[in-house]
Amino acid sequence: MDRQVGRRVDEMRDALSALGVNVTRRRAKTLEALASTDRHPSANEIHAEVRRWYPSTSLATIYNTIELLKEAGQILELEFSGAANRYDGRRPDPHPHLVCLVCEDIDDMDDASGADNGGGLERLSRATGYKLVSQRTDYYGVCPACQDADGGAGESESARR
Amino acid sequence: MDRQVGRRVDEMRDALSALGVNVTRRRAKTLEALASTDRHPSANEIHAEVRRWYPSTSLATIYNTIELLKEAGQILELEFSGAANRYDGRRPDPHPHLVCLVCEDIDDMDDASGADNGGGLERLSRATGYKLVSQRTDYYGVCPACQDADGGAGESESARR
DNA sequence: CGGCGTTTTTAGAATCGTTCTAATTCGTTA
DNA sequence: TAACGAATTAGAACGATTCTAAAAACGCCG
Repeated sequence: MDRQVGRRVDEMRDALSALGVNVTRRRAKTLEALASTDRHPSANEIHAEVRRWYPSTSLATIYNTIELLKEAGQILELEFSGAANRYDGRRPDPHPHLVCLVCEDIDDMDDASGADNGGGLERLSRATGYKLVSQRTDYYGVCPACQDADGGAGESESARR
Repeated sequence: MDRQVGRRVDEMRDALSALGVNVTRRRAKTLEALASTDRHPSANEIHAEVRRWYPSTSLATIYNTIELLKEAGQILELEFSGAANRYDGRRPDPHPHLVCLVCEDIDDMDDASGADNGGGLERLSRATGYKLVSQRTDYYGVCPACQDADGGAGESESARR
């Protein structure tokens, strides 16, 4: 577990503690699984990872921990109706994502790319009359790997959309 | 059915015809249900509406028509994992929405409010390496009606998030 | 160490929106 | 009217998520 990941895990751990949640070993592994990837895993994928250490872990426990992290504001949930939700435990604040329609990979969008990051919720609240608290922006397309690989590696069986 | 609605229904009808799809009476009612509201109905709500004219209509038929409209590029689907998807048949091109977390109403965001409309997919494609084809932006918060009504009218039993 | 109340976890059932399937109905053309 | 293809139906199937009741683990005090 490298420095970055360790720091992030500590952050999440502290945020949970601050809520009076105690961080059991399974929960710690869940945090670690979330902090140590930028692949935006699904609950299932996290489950598989945690199971490598605690094979009896049930999926319900993963969802339970995700729920606690949501309450602590330490995880970003990306909902999809036709597929499993995906989670970003590295950057819990709303930020734009790139979703590949072929392999279903999700990348964080580089700030430098210049999409609006959802700053200005206050301004939009004033403009719309809503009390805005959050935001979501996704871009859908085909990732570089899937563009290269026409029939090669990098594609999976079904697209989301 | 007013002028605007009629025009939009015709557009959808033509787009379906162009695909070789024939527009049956149930399908026509579905188009009309979609064109005549800005409430972003769910499949169920559309179903209820169509049933007022054709009571035997099954939900599968609604989903089937929605699928055809998607193929024709004539409907915008807003996915939610914990709740039914919502549909925008008036403006099938991606545009930002305001989602009320209390009553689950969805409003189109006024262009004047100044959120990025997802124009510039080409520029972002160049910047990211993805071949981008679509986009989604949602803002989450509490709508004016639900802000006013603390314990009054306008709120429903459960929030989405 | 032993008991006890609380929290966590588990396995499986339940839920709900959506999709699939096989059978029926409808519409058209002959 | 017969026959064919398309549309529709009812209900089953599906998959992600949530719920439930029971079991296990934990912390604390004696």
